[in-house]
Amino acid sequence: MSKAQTLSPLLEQCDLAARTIKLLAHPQRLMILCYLSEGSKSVGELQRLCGCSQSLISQFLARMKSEDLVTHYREGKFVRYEIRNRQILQLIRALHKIFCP
Amino acid sequence: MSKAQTLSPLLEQCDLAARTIKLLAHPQRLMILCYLSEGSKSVGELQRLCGCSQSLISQFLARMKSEDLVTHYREGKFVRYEIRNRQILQLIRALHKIFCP
DNA sequence: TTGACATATTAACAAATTATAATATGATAA
DNA sequence: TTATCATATTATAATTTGTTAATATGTCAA
Repeated sequence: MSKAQTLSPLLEQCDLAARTIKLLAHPQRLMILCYLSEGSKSVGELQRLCGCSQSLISQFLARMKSEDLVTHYREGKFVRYEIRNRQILQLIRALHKIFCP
Repeated sequence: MSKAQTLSPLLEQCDLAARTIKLLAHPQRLMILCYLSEGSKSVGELQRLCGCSQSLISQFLARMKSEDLVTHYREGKFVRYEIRNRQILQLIRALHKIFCP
């Protein structure tokens, strides 16, 4: 029995939005997305830029991929990630305007 | 020894932004803020609108108050909450545009 | 092939969050 | 006053998230 049946339309939308917002609600994950909003990056580049361990970056990226915030493609030895979601891009830009004036 | 010393400026900004974003990253808390973005509401009103327990609503509001997303004032028996933070209002409006088209 | 580099996955644990229940405080009306 | 309604606080169990370490996989160059 899915929970969605009983949710008000507004709560449903908040539920959906919150699932995406959750992924931005972390300093380094947000930073990853900021960098990706400028263009695709390899895992190693993100690692250096954000100062996280390789494992942690990979886990973050996997999670963001599973929620469709990012996609990836292989380029030789490297795997490059990018934002392929108009909503996320809009959101990052809005956050930038609001928090980095 | 504070951690801030060693943070890059970008990470510092992400850190700050993420602290605020965290509070939106929950279905009912987001819903509370959506309703508050239309004007002040009492705790009881929010409780009914969001379908949360009284205790939970109070806890959410207390947390959002402690991070300066909302303020409150007493009006007789009731306590009314409102958004008193330009950034938050902008953010809620941006989210609305992006997620409720 | 093998070695080296790049990335992913898994397990395990610590820390934070969410939700519920119980109780406390504060205001008003009778 | 006291009863009642509105809200806040506290304690705590359940769950989720964050982090590290160890190991696995995949690709290329020698």
